[in-house]
Amino acid sequence: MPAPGVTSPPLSRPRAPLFLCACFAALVMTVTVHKARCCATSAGNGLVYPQKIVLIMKIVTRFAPSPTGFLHIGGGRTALFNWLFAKHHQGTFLLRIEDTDRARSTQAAVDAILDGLKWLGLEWDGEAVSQFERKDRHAEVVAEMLANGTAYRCYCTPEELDAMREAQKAAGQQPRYDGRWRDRDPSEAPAGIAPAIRLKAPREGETVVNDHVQGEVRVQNSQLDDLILLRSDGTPTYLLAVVVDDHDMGVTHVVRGDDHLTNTFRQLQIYNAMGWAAPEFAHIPLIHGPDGAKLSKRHGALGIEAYRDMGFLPETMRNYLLRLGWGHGDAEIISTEQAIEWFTLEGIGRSPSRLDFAKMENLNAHYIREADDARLVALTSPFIEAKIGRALTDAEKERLLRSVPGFKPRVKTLLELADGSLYLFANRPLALDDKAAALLTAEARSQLAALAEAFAASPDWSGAALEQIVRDHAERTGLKLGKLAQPLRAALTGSTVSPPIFEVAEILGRAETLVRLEDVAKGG
RNA sequence: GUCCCCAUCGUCUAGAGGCCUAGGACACCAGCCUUUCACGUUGGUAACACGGGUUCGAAUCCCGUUGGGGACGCCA
Repeated sequence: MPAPGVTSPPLSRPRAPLFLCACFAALVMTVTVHKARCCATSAGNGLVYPQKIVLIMKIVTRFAPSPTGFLHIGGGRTALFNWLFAKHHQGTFLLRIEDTDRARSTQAAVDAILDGLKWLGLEWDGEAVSQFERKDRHAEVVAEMLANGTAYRCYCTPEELDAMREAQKAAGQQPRYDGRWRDRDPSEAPAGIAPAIRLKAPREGETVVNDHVQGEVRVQNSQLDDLILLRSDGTPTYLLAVVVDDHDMGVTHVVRGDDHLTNTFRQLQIYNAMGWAAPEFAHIPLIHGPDGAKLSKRHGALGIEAYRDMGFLPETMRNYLLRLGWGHGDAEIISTEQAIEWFTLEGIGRSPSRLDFAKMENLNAHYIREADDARLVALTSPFIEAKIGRALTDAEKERLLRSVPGFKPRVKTLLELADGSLYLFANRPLALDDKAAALLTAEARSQLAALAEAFAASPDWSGAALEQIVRDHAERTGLKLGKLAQPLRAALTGSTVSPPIFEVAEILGRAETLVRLEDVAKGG
Protein backbone atom coordinates (compact mmCIF):
# COMPACT_ATOMS: atom_id res chain seq x y z
CA MET A 1 0.00 0.00 0.00
CA PRO A 2 2.66 2.60 0.88
CA ALA A 3 4.30 1.87 -2.45
CA PRO A 4 5.38 4.96 -4.35
CA GLY A 5 2.80 4.25 -6.98
CA VAL A 6 -0.38 5.74 -8.26
CA THR A 7 -3.77 4.21 -7.74
CA SER A 8 -7.13 5.10 -9.13
CA PRO A 9 -10.08 5.13 -6.73
CA PRO A 10 -10.42 1.71 -5.13
CA LEU A 11 -13.36 0.13 -6.84
CA SER A 12 -14.10 -3.24 -8.22
CA ARG A 13 -17.36 -4.80 -9.24
CA PRO A 14 -19.14 -4.82 -5.94
CA ARG A 15 -22.77 -5.28 -5.11
CA ALA A 16 -24.95 -4.24 -2.24
CA PRO A 17 -23.40 -2.07 0.46
CA LEU A 18 -19.94 -2.04 -1.02
CA PHE A 19 -21.34 -0.64 -4.20
CA LEU A 20 -23.02 2.18 -2.37
CA CYS A 21 -19.81 3.19 -0.69
CA ALA A 22 -18.07 3.16 -3.99
CA CYS A 23 -20.68 5.36 -5.58
CA PHE A 24 -20.46 7.70 -2.67
CA ALA A 25 -16.73 7.91 -2.98
CA ALA A 26 -17.21 8.72 -6.63
CA LEU A 27 -19.60 11.53 -6.00
CA VAL A 28 -17.55 13.31 -3.43
CA MET A 29 -14.60 13.19 -5.69
CA THR A 30 -16.32 15.67 -7.89
CA VAL A 31 -16.44 18.18 -5.08
CA THR A 32 -13.02 18.39 -3.51
CA VAL A 33 -10.45 15.97 -2.38
CA HIS A 34 -10.72 16.96 1.25
CA LYS A 35 -14.44 16.50 1.40
CA ALA A 36 -14.00 13.28 -0.44
CA ARG A 37 -11.81 11.84 2.26
CA CYS A 38 -14.09 12.59 5.17
CA CYS A 39 -17.32 11.74 3.42
CA ALA A 40 -15.94 8.52 2.12
CA THR A 41 -14.89 7.58 5.62
CA SER A 42 -18.23 8.30 7.20
CA ALA A 43 -20.01 6.56 4.37
CA GLY A 44 -17.98 3.50 5.12
CA ASN A 45 -19.41 3.29 8.61
CA GLY A 46 -22.95 4.39 8.02
CA LEU A 47 -25.77 3.24 5.90
CA VAL A 48 -26.30 5.06 2.65
CA TYR A 49 -29.52 4.73 0.73
CA PRO A 50 -29.55 4.76 -3.05
CA GLN A 51 -32.10 7.56 -3.14
CA LYS A 52 -29.82 9.81 -1.21
CA ILE A 53 -26.95 9.09 -3.49
CA VAL A 54 -28.95 10.03 -6.53
CA LEU A 55 -29.69 13.33 -4.88
CA ILE A 56 -26.09 14.13 -4.06
CA MET A 57 -24.10 12.48 -6.79
CA LYS A 58 -23.84 14.23 -10.10
CA ILE A 59 -22.55 11.88 -12.72
CA VAL A 60 -20.71 13.45 -15.62
CA THR A 61 -19.68 11.39 -18.63
CA ARG A 62 -18.31 12.41 -21.96
CA PHE A 63 -17.76 11.12 -25.43
CA ALA A 64 -14.47 12.29 -26.89
CA PRO A 65 -14.01 11.31 -30.53
CA SER A 66 -11.21 12.54 -32.72
CA PRO A 67 -12.44 14.07 -35.97
CA THR A 68 -10.17 12.16 -38.28
CA GLY A 69 -12.99 10.18 -39.83
CA PHE A 70 -16.67 9.39 -39.49
CA LEU A 71 -18.31 8.02 -36.38
CA HIS A 72 -17.82 4.30 -36.61
CA ILE A 73 -19.95 1.73 -34.91
CA GLY A 74 -17.58 1.20 -31.99
CA GLY A 75 -17.59 4.91 -31.31
CA GLY A 76 -21.34 4.87 -31.54
CA ARG A 77 -21.53 2.22 -28.87
CA THR A 78 -19.10 4.07 -26.63
CA ALA A 79 -21.24 7.17 -26.98
CA LEU A 80 -24.37 5.15 -26.26
CA PHE A 81 -22.92 3.66 -23.06
CA ASN A 82 -21.80 7.06 -21.83
CA TRP A 83 -25.18 8.55 -22.66
CA LEU A 84 -27.06 5.69 -21.00
CA PHE A 85 -24.93 5.83 -17.89
CA ALA A 86 -25.46 9.57 -17.55
CA LYS A 87 -29.21 9.26 -18.15
CA HIS A 88 -29.50 6.39 -15.70
CA HIS A 89 -28.07 8.63 -12.99
CA GLN A 90 -29.76 11.80 -14.17
CA GLY A 91 -26.30 13.06 -14.88
CA THR A 92 -24.68 14.98 -17.67
CA PHE A 93 -23.38 13.70 -20.98
CA LEU A 94 -20.77 15.94 -22.57
CA LEU A 95 -19.20 15.94 -25.99
CA ARG A 96 -15.60 16.91 -26.62
CA ILE A 97 -13.97 16.87 -30.01
CA GLU A 98 -10.34 15.82 -29.71
CA ASP A 99 -8.96 17.91 -32.50
CA THR A 100 -5.48 18.68 -31.29
CA ASP A 101 -4.00 16.91 -34.28
CA ARG A 102 -4.48 19.77 -36.68
CA ALA A 103 -3.12 17.92 -39.67
CA ARG A 104 -5.65 15.10 -39.46
CA SER A 105 -8.70 16.83 -38.07
CA THR A 106 -11.32 18.02 -40.52
CA GLN A 107 -14.54 19.94 -40.20
CA ALA A 108 -16.22 17.36 -42.40
CA ALA A 109 -15.39 14.70 -39.84
CA VAL A 110 -16.69 16.86 -37.01
CA ASP A 111 -19.95 17.30 -38.88
CA ALA A 112 -20.18 13.59 -39.62
CA ILE A 113 -19.72 12.75 -35.94
CA LEU A 114 -22.28 15.30 -34.81
CA ASP A 115 -24.75 14.09 -37.43
CA GLY A 116 -24.12 10.50 -36.47
CA LEU A 117 -24.78 11.15 -32.79
CA LYS A 118 -27.93 13.10 -33.55
CA TRP A 119 -29.18 10.36 -35.83
CA LEU A 120 -28.58 7.82 -33.08
CA GLY A 121 -30.61 10.04 -30.80
CA LEU A 122 -27.75 10.69 -28.41
CA GLU A 123 -28.06 14.35 -27.63
CA TRP A 124 -25.27 15.81 -25.55
CA ASP A 125 -25.59 18.46 -22.87
CA GLY A 126 -24.28 21.92 -23.61
CA GLU A 127 -21.97 22.87 -26.43
CA ALA A 128 -19.49 20.46 -27.93
CA VAL A 129 -16.05 21.36 -26.61
CA SER A 130 -13.15 21.79 -28.99
CA GLN A 131 -10.05 20.45 -27.35
CA PHE A 132 -7.83 22.48 -29.61
CA GLU A 133 -9.37 25.70 -28.38
CA ARG A 134 -8.29 24.83 -24.89
CA LYS A 135 -4.61 24.62 -25.78
CA ASP A 136 -3.68 27.64 -23.66
CA ARG A 137 -5.13 25.95 -20.62
CA HIS A 138 -3.16 22.80 -21.44
CA ALA A 139 0.04 24.81 -21.69
CA GLU A 140 -0.79 26.51 -18.41
CA VAL A 141 -1.05 23.17 -16.65
CA VAL A 142 2.26 22.05 -18.09
CA ALA A 143 3.88 25.25 -16.86
CA GLU A 144 2.61 24.33 -13.42
CA MET A 145 4.11 20.89 -13.72
CA LEU A 146 7.39 22.36 -14.84
CA ALA A 147 7.30 24.60 -11.79
CA ASN A 148 6.51 21.82 -9.34
CA GLY A 149 9.15 19.56 -10.79
CA THR A 150 6.91 16.89 -12.28
CA ALA A 151 7.83 17.75 -15.85
CA TYR A 152 11.02 18.66 -17.70
CA ARG A 153 12.27 19.89 -21.06
CA CYS A 154 13.59 17.38 -23.54
CA TYR A 155 15.76 18.61 -26.39
CA CYS A 156 15.86 15.39 -28.38
CA THR A 157 15.12 15.70 -32.06
CA PRO A 158 12.72 13.26 -33.71
CA GLU A 159 15.70 11.80 -35.58
CA GLU A 160 17.55 11.23 -32.35
CA LEU A 161 14.54 9.46 -30.84
CA ASP A 162 14.14 7.28 -33.91
CA ALA A 163 17.77 6.30 -33.69
CA MET A 164 17.36 5.52 -30.01
CA ARG A 165 14.37 3.29 -30.65
CA GLU A 166 16.13 1.50 -33.46
CA ALA A 167 19.12 0.82 -31.24
CA GLN A 168 16.86 -0.52 -28.50
CA LYS A 169 15.05 -2.80 -30.87
CA ALA A 170 18.32 -4.04 -32.31
CA ALA A 171 19.48 -4.84 -28.79
CA GLY A 172 16.28 -6.76 -28.16
CA GLN A 173 14.95 -4.22 -25.69
CA GLN A 174 11.57 -2.63 -25.86
CA PRO A 175 11.56 0.83 -27.40
CA ARG A 176 11.17 3.43 -24.69
CA TYR A 177 12.40 6.93 -24.05
CA ASP A 178 15.48 6.49 -21.88
CA GLY A 179 15.12 9.71 -19.91
CA ARG A 180 18.30 11.26 -21.22
CA TRP A 181 17.10 14.79 -20.45
CA ARG A 182 15.32 13.89 -17.26
CA ASP A 183 18.02 15.08 -14.88
CA ARG A 184 20.19 17.08 -17.19
CA ASP A 185 21.04 20.64 -16.26
CA PRO A 186 19.09 23.22 -18.29
CA SER A 187 22.36 24.96 -19.08
CA GLU A 188 23.25 22.08 -21.36
CA ALA A 189 20.31 22.87 -23.61
CA PRO A 190 21.41 23.17 -27.19
CA ALA A 191 20.74 26.46 -28.87
CA GLY A 192 18.12 26.71 -31.55
CA ILE A 193 16.14 23.64 -30.57
CA ALA A 194 12.66 24.04 -29.18
CA PRO A 195 12.16 21.46 -26.43
CA ALA A 196 9.25 19.13 -25.92
CA ILE A 197 8.01 18.88 -22.35
CA ARG A 198 7.95 15.45 -20.78
CA LEU A 199 6.35 14.09 -17.66
CA LYS A 200 8.79 13.10 -14.96
CA ALA A 201 7.07 9.80 -14.33
CA PRO A 202 7.76 7.69 -11.26
CA ARG A 203 10.29 4.95 -11.99
CA GLU A 204 9.64 2.78 -8.99
CA GLY A 205 6.50 1.06 -7.83
CA GLU A 206 3.43 0.39 -9.85
CA THR A 207 0.35 2.10 -11.14
CA VAL A 208 -3.03 0.54 -10.54
CA VAL A 209 -6.36 1.20 -12.14
CA ASN A 210 -9.56 -0.12 -10.63
CA ASP A 211 -11.65 -0.48 -13.70
CA HIS A 212 -15.42 -0.97 -13.60
CA VAL A 213 -15.21 -3.50 -16.41
CA GLN A 214 -11.73 -4.96 -16.30
CA GLY A 215 -11.33 -5.03 -12.55
CA GLU A 216 -7.99 -4.25 -10.96
CA VAL A 217 -5.22 -3.89 -13.49
CA ARG A 218 -1.69 -3.04 -12.48
CA VAL A 219 1.51 -2.29 -14.31
CA GLN A 220 5.06 -1.73 -13.15
CA ASN A 221 6.12 1.90 -13.50
CA SER A 222 9.36 0.66 -15.01
CA GLN A 223 7.26 -0.29 -18.03
CA LEU A 224 6.18 3.30 -18.57
CA ASP A 225 8.45 5.99 -19.96
CA ASP A 226 8.36 9.76 -19.68
CA LEU A 227 5.61 10.70 -22.07
CA ILE A 228 5.50 13.98 -23.94
CA LEU A 229 3.07 16.49 -22.51
CA LEU A 230 3.70 19.40 -24.83
CA ARG A 231 5.17 19.09 -28.30
CA SER A 232 8.08 21.26 -29.32
CA ASP A 233 5.63 23.50 -31.15
CA GLY A 234 3.82 24.11 -27.88
CA THR A 235 0.71 22.07 -28.67
CA PRO A 236 -0.58 19.54 -26.15
CA THR A 237 -0.53 15.81 -26.71
CA TYR A 238 -3.59 13.66 -26.31
CA LEU A 239 -2.53 12.16 -22.99
CA LEU A 240 -2.18 15.59 -21.39
CA ALA A 241 -5.22 17.18 -23.00
CA VAL A 242 -7.53 14.36 -21.98
CA VAL A 243 -6.53 14.61 -18.36
CA VAL A 244 -6.77 18.38 -18.17
CA ASP A 245 -10.11 18.49 -19.98
CA ASP A 246 -11.69 15.63 -18.07
CA HIS A 247 -10.60 17.32 -14.87
CA ASP A 248 -11.81 20.77 -15.85
CA MET A 249 -15.08 19.48 -17.21
CA GLY A 250 -15.77 17.62 -13.99
CA VAL A 251 -15.97 14.24 -15.65
CA THR A 252 -16.67 11.60 -13.02
CA HIS A 253 -16.72 8.49 -15.20
CA VAL A 254 -14.61 7.80 -18.23
CA VAL A 255 -16.21 5.10 -20.35
CA ARG A 256 -14.18 4.34 -23.43
CA GLY A 257 -12.73 1.62 -25.61
CA ASP A 258 -10.44 -1.06 -24.31
CA ASP A 259 -7.66 0.28 -26.50
CA HIS A 260 -7.24 3.09 -23.99
CA LEU A 261 -6.63 0.83 -21.02
CA THR A 262 -2.87 1.12 -21.20
CA ASN A 263 -3.13 4.87 -21.71
CA THR A 264 -4.93 5.04 -18.41
CA PHE A 265 -1.78 4.30 -16.43
CA ARG A 266 -0.01 7.24 -17.97
CA GLN A 267 -2.99 9.49 -17.46
CA LEU A 268 -3.14 8.44 -13.83
CA GLN A 269 0.47 9.57 -13.50
CA ILE A 270 -0.50 12.99 -14.83
CA TYR A 271 -3.43 13.24 -12.41
CA ASN A 272 -1.04 12.38 -9.66
CA ALA A 273 1.55 14.92 -10.76
CA MET A 274 -1.12 17.62 -10.58
CA GLY A 275 -2.55 16.33 -7.33
CA TRP A 276 -5.95 15.84 -8.93
CA ALA A 277 -8.42 13.11 -8.08
CA ALA A 278 -8.84 10.78 -11.04
CA PRO A 279 -12.26 9.89 -12.40
CA GLU A 280 -13.49 6.33 -12.43
CA PHE A 281 -12.85 4.24 -15.48
CA ALA A 282 -14.74 1.66 -17.48
CA HIS A 283 -12.93 0.21 -20.46
CA ILE A 284 -15.31 -1.56 -22.77
CA PRO A 285 -14.09 -4.31 -25.07
CA LEU A 286 -13.76 -3.51 -28.74
CA ILE A 287 -16.15 -4.62 -31.44
CA HIS A 288 -14.70 -6.91 -34.06
CA GLY A 289 -15.87 -7.51 -37.59
CA PRO A 290 -17.75 -10.68 -38.58
CA ASP A 291 -14.36 -12.24 -39.31
CA GLY A 292 -13.04 -11.48 -35.84
CA ALA A 293 -10.55 -8.92 -37.05
CA LYS A 294 -10.23 -5.54 -35.49
CA LEU A 295 -12.90 -3.10 -36.46
CA SER A 296 -11.77 0.48 -36.68
CA LYS A 297 -11.90 3.42 -38.95
CA ARG A 298 -8.38 2.60 -40.01
CA HIS A 299 -9.53 -0.71 -41.40
CA GLY A 300 -12.37 0.44 -43.56
CA ALA A 301 -15.14 -0.12 -41.04
CA LEU A 302 -18.42 1.52 -41.84
CA GLY A 303 -19.53 4.83 -40.45
CA ILE A 304 -22.78 4.98 -38.57
CA GLU A 305 -24.38 6.79 -41.50
CA ALA A 306 -23.75 3.72 -43.63
CA TYR A 307 -26.18 1.83 -41.42
CA ARG A 308 -28.70 4.60 -41.86
CA ASP A 309 -28.23 4.34 -45.62
CA MET A 310 -28.71 0.58 -45.48
CA GLY A 311 -32.12 1.25 -44.02
CA PHE A 312 -31.60 0.65 -40.32
CA LEU A 313 -33.63 2.54 -37.76
CA PRO A 314 -31.82 4.43 -35.00
CA GLU A 315 -33.75 2.55 -32.33
CA THR A 316 -32.48 -0.68 -33.88
CA MET A 317 -28.93 0.53 -33.57
CA ARG A 318 -29.40 1.58 -29.98
CA ASN A 319 -30.87 -1.79 -29.06
CA TYR A 320 -28.36 -3.80 -31.04
CA LEU A 321 -25.34 -1.88 -29.83
CA LEU A 322 -26.57 -2.08 -26.26
CA ARG A 323 -26.79 -5.86 -26.45
CA LEU A 324 -23.34 -6.05 -27.95
CA GLY A 325 -21.28 -6.43 -24.81
CA TRP A 326 -24.02 -5.71 -22.34
CA GLY A 327 -26.77 -7.91 -21.07
CA HIS A 328 -29.68 -7.92 -18.69
CA GLY A 329 -30.75 -11.49 -18.16
CA ASP A 330 -32.67 -12.82 -21.14
CA ALA A 331 -33.83 -9.43 -22.35
CA GLU A 332 -33.36 -8.90 -26.08
CA ILE A 333 -35.85 -6.28 -27.20
CA ILE A 334 -35.03 -3.35 -24.98
CA SER A 335 -36.58 0.05 -25.43
CA THR A 336 -34.43 3.08 -24.83
CA GLU A 337 -36.45 3.98 -21.75
CA GLN A 338 -35.94 0.49 -20.38
CA ALA A 339 -32.24 0.68 -21.24
CA ILE A 340 -31.85 3.88 -19.25
CA GLU A 341 -33.53 2.25 -16.28
CA TRP A 342 -31.44 -0.90 -16.44
CA PHE A 343 -28.04 0.28 -17.58
CA THR A 344 -25.11 -0.21 -15.25
CA LEU A 345 -21.40 -0.44 -15.85
CA GLU A 346 -21.36 -3.78 -14.08
CA GLY A 347 -23.50 -5.28 -16.84
CA ILE A 348 -20.78 -4.75 -19.42
CA GLY A 349 -19.02 -7.92 -20.55
CA ARG A 350 -15.26 -8.27 -20.63
CA SER A 351 -14.74 -10.01 -23.91
CA PRO A 352 -14.81 -8.51 -27.39
CA SER A 353 -17.81 -9.16 -29.59
CA ARG A 354 -18.48 -9.47 -33.28
CA LEU A 355 -20.92 -7.71 -35.49
CA ASP A 356 -23.80 -9.88 -36.69
CA PHE A 357 -25.81 -8.33 -39.49
CA ALA A 358 -28.44 -11.06 -39.43
CA LYS A 359 -29.31 -10.26 -35.85
CA MET A 360 -29.23 -6.56 -36.56
CA GLU A 361 -31.67 -7.09 -39.43
CA ASN A 362 -33.95 -9.18 -37.28
CA LEU A 363 -34.08 -6.42 -34.70
CA ASN A 364 -34.65 -3.87 -37.43
CA ALA A 365 -37.56 -5.90 -38.77
CA HIS A 366 -39.04 -5.81 -35.31
CA TYR A 367 -38.73 -2.06 -34.98
CA ILE A 368 -40.09 -1.48 -38.48
CA ARG A 369 -43.15 -3.51 -37.56
CA GLU A 370 -43.59 -1.34 -34.49
CA ALA A 371 -42.91 1.94 -36.25
CA ASP A 372 -45.57 4.48 -37.07
CA ASP A 373 -46.69 4.28 -40.72
CA ALA A 374 -46.33 7.99 -41.43
CA ARG A 375 -42.83 7.95 -40.01
CA LEU A 376 -41.91 5.01 -42.23
CA VAL A 377 -43.19 6.89 -45.26
CA ALA A 378 -41.08 9.90 -44.34
CA LEU A 379 -37.99 7.74 -43.82
CA THR A 380 -38.52 5.61 -46.92
CA SER A 381 -39.42 8.34 -49.39
CA PRO A 382 -35.83 9.55 -49.83
CA PHE A 383 -34.75 6.02 -50.74
CA ILE A 384 -37.51 5.78 -53.32
CA GLU A 385 -36.85 9.24 -54.69
CA ALA A 386 -33.19 8.40 -55.13
CA LYS A 387 -34.19 5.32 -57.10
CA ILE A 388 -36.74 6.90 -59.38
CA GLY A 389 -34.81 10.10 -59.74
CA ARG A 390 -37.58 12.49 -58.84
CA ALA A 391 -39.58 13.72 -55.89
CA LEU A 392 -42.71 11.89 -54.81
CA THR A 393 -45.97 13.80 -55.11
CA ASP A 394 -48.32 14.06 -52.17
CA ALA A 395 -50.69 11.67 -53.87
CA GLU A 396 -47.89 9.14 -54.27
CA LYS A 397 -46.90 9.49 -50.65
CA GLU A 398 -50.51 8.87 -49.76
CA ARG A 399 -50.44 5.70 -51.83
CA LEU A 400 -47.23 4.65 -50.07
CA LEU A 401 -48.83 5.30 -46.73
CA ARG A 402 -51.72 3.00 -47.60
CA SER A 403 -49.41 0.18 -48.64
CA VAL A 404 -47.03 0.39 -45.69
CA PRO A 405 -49.16 -1.44 -43.09
CA GLY A 406 -49.48 -4.50 -45.29
CA PHE A 407 -45.86 -4.50 -46.30
CA LYS A 408 -43.93 -3.62 -43.19
CA PRO A 409 -44.17 -7.06 -41.58
CA ARG A 410 -42.39 -8.42 -44.65
CA VAL A 411 -39.25 -6.33 -44.72
CA LYS A 412 -36.06 -6.16 -42.70
CA THR A 413 -34.82 -2.76 -43.75
CA LEU A 414 -36.13 0.55 -45.02
CA LEU A 415 -34.26 -0.16 -48.21
CA GLU A 416 -36.31 -3.32 -48.74
CA LEU A 417 -39.42 -1.35 -47.98
CA ALA A 418 -38.41 1.17 -50.63
CA ASP A 419 -37.48 -1.43 -53.24
CA GLY A 420 -40.65 -3.39 -52.65
CA SER A 421 -42.76 -0.27 -52.99
CA LEU A 422 -41.30 0.86 -56.27
CA TYR A 423 -44.08 -0.81 -58.27
CA LEU A 424 -46.42 1.85 -56.91
CA PHE A 425 -44.59 4.50 -58.88
CA ALA A 426 -43.17 2.55 -61.78
CA ASN A 427 -43.83 3.38 -65.42
CA ARG A 428 -45.55 0.81 -67.61
CA PRO A 429 -44.88 -1.68 -68.84
CA LEU A 430 -43.72 -2.97 -65.49
CA ALA A 431 -40.32 -4.60 -65.37
CA LEU A 432 -40.69 -8.15 -64.03
CA ASP A 433 -38.08 -9.85 -61.94
CA ASP A 434 -37.12 -13.41 -62.87
CA LYS A 435 -39.39 -15.18 -60.43
CA ALA A 436 -42.32 -13.01 -61.42
CA ALA A 437 -41.72 -13.58 -65.12
CA ALA A 438 -41.60 -17.33 -64.52
CA LEU A 439 -45.04 -17.19 -62.93
CA LEU A 440 -46.64 -15.62 -65.98
CA THR A 441 -47.14 -18.68 -68.11
CA ALA A 442 -49.55 -18.70 -71.02
CA GLU A 443 -52.06 -20.46 -68.78
CA ALA A 444 -51.62 -17.81 -66.10
CA ARG A 445 -52.02 -15.04 -68.62
CA SER A 446 -55.33 -16.34 -69.86
CA GLN A 447 -56.58 -16.64 -66.29
CA LEU A 448 -55.52 -13.06 -65.69
CA ALA A 449 -57.42 -11.94 -68.76
CA ALA A 450 -60.55 -13.54 -67.37
CA LEU A 451 -59.94 -11.93 -64.01
CA ALA A 452 -59.41 -8.56 -65.63
CA GLU A 453 -62.80 -8.84 -67.25
CA ALA A 454 -64.46 -9.70 -63.97
CA PHE A 455 -62.62 -6.86 -62.23
CA ALA A 456 -63.70 -4.39 -64.88
CA ALA A 457 -67.30 -5.36 -64.37
CA SER A 458 -67.16 -4.92 -60.60
CA PRO A 459 -68.96 -1.85 -59.32
CA ASP A 460 -67.04 -2.07 -56.07
CA TRP A 461 -63.24 -1.54 -56.21
CA SER A 462 -62.37 -2.56 -52.68
CA GLY A 463 -59.80 -5.16 -51.79
CA ALA A 464 -62.51 -7.29 -50.23
CA ALA A 465 -64.66 -7.18 -53.35
CA LEU A 466 -61.75 -8.04 -55.61
CA GLU A 467 -60.75 -10.91 -53.35
CA GLN A 468 -64.28 -12.27 -53.55
CA ILE A 469 -64.14 -12.13 -57.32
CA VAL A 470 -60.91 -14.09 -57.39
CA ARG A 471 -62.23 -16.63 -54.89
CA ASP A 472 -65.36 -17.13 -56.95
CA HIS A 473 -63.27 -17.53 -60.04
CA ALA A 474 -61.07 -20.07 -58.30
CA GLU A 475 -64.07 -22.07 -57.24
CA ARG A 476 -65.56 -22.02 -60.73
CA THR A 477 -62.34 -23.09 -62.41
CA GLY A 478 -61.18 -25.42 -59.65
CA LEU A 479 -57.88 -23.59 -59.35
CA LYS A 480 -56.15 -23.04 -56.04
CA LEU A 481 -56.19 -19.49 -54.85
CA GLY A 482 -52.42 -19.30 -54.97
CA LYS A 483 -52.48 -20.17 -58.65
CA LEU A 484 -54.39 -16.99 -59.32
CA ALA A 485 -53.03 -14.70 -56.64
CA GLN A 486 -49.41 -15.22 -57.51
CA PRO A 487 -49.65 -14.34 -61.21
CA LEU A 488 -51.81 -11.43 -60.18
CA ARG A 489 -49.04 -10.26 -57.88
CA ALA A 490 -46.47 -10.67 -60.60
CA ALA A 491 -48.59 -8.69 -63.05
CA LEU A 492 -49.35 -5.86 -60.66
CA THR A 493 -46.03 -5.53 -58.83
CA GLY A 494 -43.46 -7.22 -61.05
CA SER A 495 -42.39 -9.21 -58.02
CA THR A 496 -43.33 -12.26 -56.00
CA VAL A 497 -43.15 -10.33 -52.75
CA SER A 498 -45.52 -7.50 -51.92
CA PRO A 499 -48.20 -6.39 -49.54
CA PRO A 500 -51.41 -8.48 -49.66
CA ILE A 501 -52.26 -8.49 -53.34
CA PHE A 502 -55.92 -7.37 -53.15
CA GLU A 503 -54.80 -4.47 -51.06
CA VAL A 504 -52.30 -3.69 -53.78
CA ALA A 505 -55.02 -3.64 -56.41
CA GLU A 506 -57.15 -1.37 -54.30
CA ILE A 507 -54.31 1.07 -53.75
CA LEU A 508 -53.28 1.01 -57.38
CA GLY A 509 -56.85 1.83 -58.36
CA ARG A 510 -59.12 0.52 -61.06
CA ALA A 511 -57.51 2.16 -64.07
CA GLU A 512 -53.90 1.31 -63.22
CA THR A 513 -54.73 -2.24 -62.19
CA LEU A 514 -56.65 -3.00 -65.36
CA VAL A 515 -54.03 -1.50 -67.62
CA ARG A 516 -51.27 -3.48 -65.94
CA LEU A 517 -53.29 -6.66 -66.38
CA GLU A 518 -53.82 -5.72 -69.98
CA ASP A 519 -50.07 -5.28 -70.45
CA VAL A 520 -49.50 -8.80 -69.24
CA ALA A 521 -52.38 -10.31 -71.18
CA LYS A 522 -50.89 -8.83 -74.33
CA GLY A 523 -47.79 -10.81 -73.53
CA GLY A 524 -45.71 -7.74 -72.84
C1' G B 1 9.62 -8.66 -28.93
C1' U B 2 7.65 -6.36 -24.07
C1' C B 3 3.37 -5.17 -21.23
C1' C B 4 -1.93 -5.57 -20.65
C1' C B 5 -6.80 -7.74 -21.56
C1' C B 6 -10.03 -11.72 -23.04
C1' A B 7 -11.99 -17.12 -23.66
C1' U B 8 -19.98 -20.70 -22.72
C1' C B 9 -23.76 -23.10 -29.17
C1' G B 10 -21.73 -20.32 -35.96
C1' U B 11 -23.00 -15.12 -33.55
C1' C B 12 -24.82 -12.01 -29.15
C1' U B 13 -25.35 -13.64 -24.38
C1' A B 14 -27.54 -15.96 -19.14
C1' G B 15 -24.49 -18.04 -15.45
C1' A B 16 -21.44 -14.85 -9.01
C1' G B 17 -19.37 -23.18 -6.22
C1' G B 18 -24.68 -27.33 -5.63
C1' C B 19 -30.91 -24.38 -8.67
C1' C B 20 -26.83 -26.89 -15.14
C1' U B 21 -29.39 -32.92 -18.03
C1' A B 22 -25.81 -25.37 -19.20
C1' G B 23 -31.05 -21.14 -20.23
C1' G B 24 -32.53 -17.20 -23.91
C1' A B 25 -32.03 -14.58 -28.73
C1' C B 26 -30.32 -14.43 -33.99
C1' A B 27 -29.07 -17.76 -37.80
C1' C B 28 -30.03 -22.86 -39.54
C1' C B 29 -33.43 -27.43 -40.12
C1' A B 30 -38.50 -29.61 -39.76
C1' G B 31 -43.94 -29.07 -38.74
C1' C B 32 -48.29 -25.87 -38.33
C1' C B 33 -50.70 -21.41 -40.23
C1' U B 34 -51.07 -19.15 -45.07
C1' U B 35 -52.59 -15.68 -50.92
C1' U B 36 -46.44 -15.63 -52.56
C1' C B 37 -42.81 -13.81 -49.22
C1' A B 38 -43.03 -12.77 -44.42
C1' C B 39 -45.15 -12.35 -39.45
C1' G B 40 -46.80 -15.82 -35.88
C1' U B 41 -46.40 -20.59 -33.66
C1' U B 42 -44.42 -25.76 -32.26
C1' G B 43 -40.21 -28.71 -32.14
C1' G B 44 -34.95 -29.79 -33.43
C1' U B 45 -29.36 -29.47 -34.38
C1' A B 46 -25.65 -26.73 -31.70
C1' A B 47 -21.20 -24.49 -26.56
C1' C B 48 -18.44 -24.38 -21.03
C1' A B 49 -10.71 -24.03 -25.67
C1' C B 50 -7.06 -27.66 -23.30
C1' G B 51 -4.31 -29.52 -18.95
C1' G B 52 -3.51 -29.44 -13.90
C1' G B 53 -5.03 -28.09 -9.06
C1' U B 54 -8.56 -26.27 -4.63
C1' U B 55 -13.35 -28.47 -2.95
C1' C B 56 -17.83 -33.41 -0.70
C1' G B 57 -19.05 -30.67 -5.31
C1' A B 58 -16.12 -26.29 -10.57
C1' A B 59 -18.83 -23.31 -16.61
C1' U B 60 -18.03 -20.58 -12.00
C1' C B 61 -11.98 -20.09 -7.73
C1' C B 62 -6.25 -20.75 -8.60
C1' C B 63 -1.98 -22.03 -11.89
C1' G B 64 -0.20 -23.30 -16.65
C1' U B 65 -0.86 -24.10 -22.05
C1' U B 66 -3.12 -22.72 -26.44
C1' G B 67 -5.86 -19.32 -29.15
C1' G B 68 -7.74 -14.26 -29.96
C1' G B 69 -7.34 -8.98 -29.08
C1' G B 70 -5.12 -4.34 -27.49
C1' A B 71 -1.02 -0.98 -26.32
C1' C B 72 3.97 0.19 -26.93
C1' G B 73 4.36 7.89 -31.65
C1' C B 74 6.35 15.26 -30.72
C1' C B 75 -1.59 10.07 -33.43
C1' A B 76 -5.92 10.20 -30.85
